[in-house]
Amino acid sequence: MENNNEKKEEKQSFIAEARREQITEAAIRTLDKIGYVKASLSQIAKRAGISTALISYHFSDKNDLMNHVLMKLLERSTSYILERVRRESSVEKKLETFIAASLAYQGTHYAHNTALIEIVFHARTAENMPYYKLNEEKEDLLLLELQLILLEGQEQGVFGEFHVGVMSNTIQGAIGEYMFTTAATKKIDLETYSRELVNIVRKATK
Amino acid sequence: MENNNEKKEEKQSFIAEARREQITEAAIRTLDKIGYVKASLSQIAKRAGISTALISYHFSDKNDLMNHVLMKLLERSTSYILERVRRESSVEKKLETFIAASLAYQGTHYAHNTALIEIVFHARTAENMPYYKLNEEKEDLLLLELQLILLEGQEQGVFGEFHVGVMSNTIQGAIGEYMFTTAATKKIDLETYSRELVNIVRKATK
DNA sequence: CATAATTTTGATTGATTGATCAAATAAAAA
DNA sequence: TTTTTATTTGATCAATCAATCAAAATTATG
Repeated sequence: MENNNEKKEEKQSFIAEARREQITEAAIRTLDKIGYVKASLSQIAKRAGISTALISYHFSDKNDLMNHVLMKLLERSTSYILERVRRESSVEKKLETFIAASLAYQGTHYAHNTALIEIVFHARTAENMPYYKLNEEKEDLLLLELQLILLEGQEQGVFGEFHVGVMSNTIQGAIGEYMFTTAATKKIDLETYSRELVNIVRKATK
Repeated sequence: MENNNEKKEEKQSFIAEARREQITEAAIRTLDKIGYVKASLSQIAKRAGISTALISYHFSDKNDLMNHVLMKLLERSTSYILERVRRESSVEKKLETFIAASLAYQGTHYAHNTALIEIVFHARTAENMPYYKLNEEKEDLLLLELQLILLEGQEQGVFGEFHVGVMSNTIQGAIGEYMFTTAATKKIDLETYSRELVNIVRKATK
């Protein structure tokens, strides 16, 4: 089978799909362990136990591979969080669950988060635009859901007045920041951080 | 003069210091324009109008140069913000000024901020630890000042009860997030973002 | 089984990079 | 001015990497 980088609608053979999965997982481990810059095809191949040429066979190029890894990582964290949020009925509970689940995912999937950050802050479009400056808005399902919760809460009179865009940014920023300033240094444990952040947001959205 | 990477206490000649300055500024422009990965010594030299070997003469290696650039960038933004914060007398005003000045600096020095991010998310220690996972705590003067303001406000009874570490993280997260989700897409203008964030923080710290 | 299609490898290629060095130039000191 | 020291350059080196390809191995198909 030829390199299939047009669409993934083509039916992949079992082997091909399993290989792509295997390479993807090896790439995640590599990104976490040694970072994007050192994550050469040969390093990824080594961790996958295959030859570098095989990666080129299953992915059109390194960008194609990294995009695939990025999509997988985003899908996983997004579905993890959204599943839990949508189980709740009240907007207050939805908001609190959004925060708690986001932080919980960081705790249980630290390596995945590291790999995600490595890609987002290293990969660039063909026009050399860094991914971290893109923000496809419509593609950020988590941000969309968060803004929906906030808006609904305001309409129901459960939340007070505030700028939804700024508030959602603040919440996402506080969640993302945990990975950097706190998680690495173990200064504040996840449970405390989660509880206290929920308290702060609860008061801010009143 | 030999490469002086031990300490900068040695008295540099005027030429040497001016060159280092020139190279530093060229590096910042290069990082902003094409990013860390493509910011090779030859690209930086081109923008500085000198030869690549001259960079190696004034800096022991690329890491040394990038560390120097990073320090310069941190010094500038830190002093810009702290100067304005310390002009205020009340903790409420200090906190609001901290937020407004941080965001204002991003607006007026967007390229500097981009260069800073490029370094922080690409550079690694000799042990391959990424800078973004370091967080030297004692070296982050801004975080320290912010926590001091919050603590003082609580002692004075001006602020209510909340976890200072989480609150400072939230505020810094909201400020940093502007650069990504908002500044690039121009979705929310700086003035609005600043005003609304202050409102949110004011309520949260009550 | 025989043949075709798919999968996998090892070796190679061309491009880029950071660093080095001898030689040239400029500046400072004697 | 002469001599020493500092600065600058162009050329070169060794290393690394993504991509390519012919050939080998494996699997699927008739």
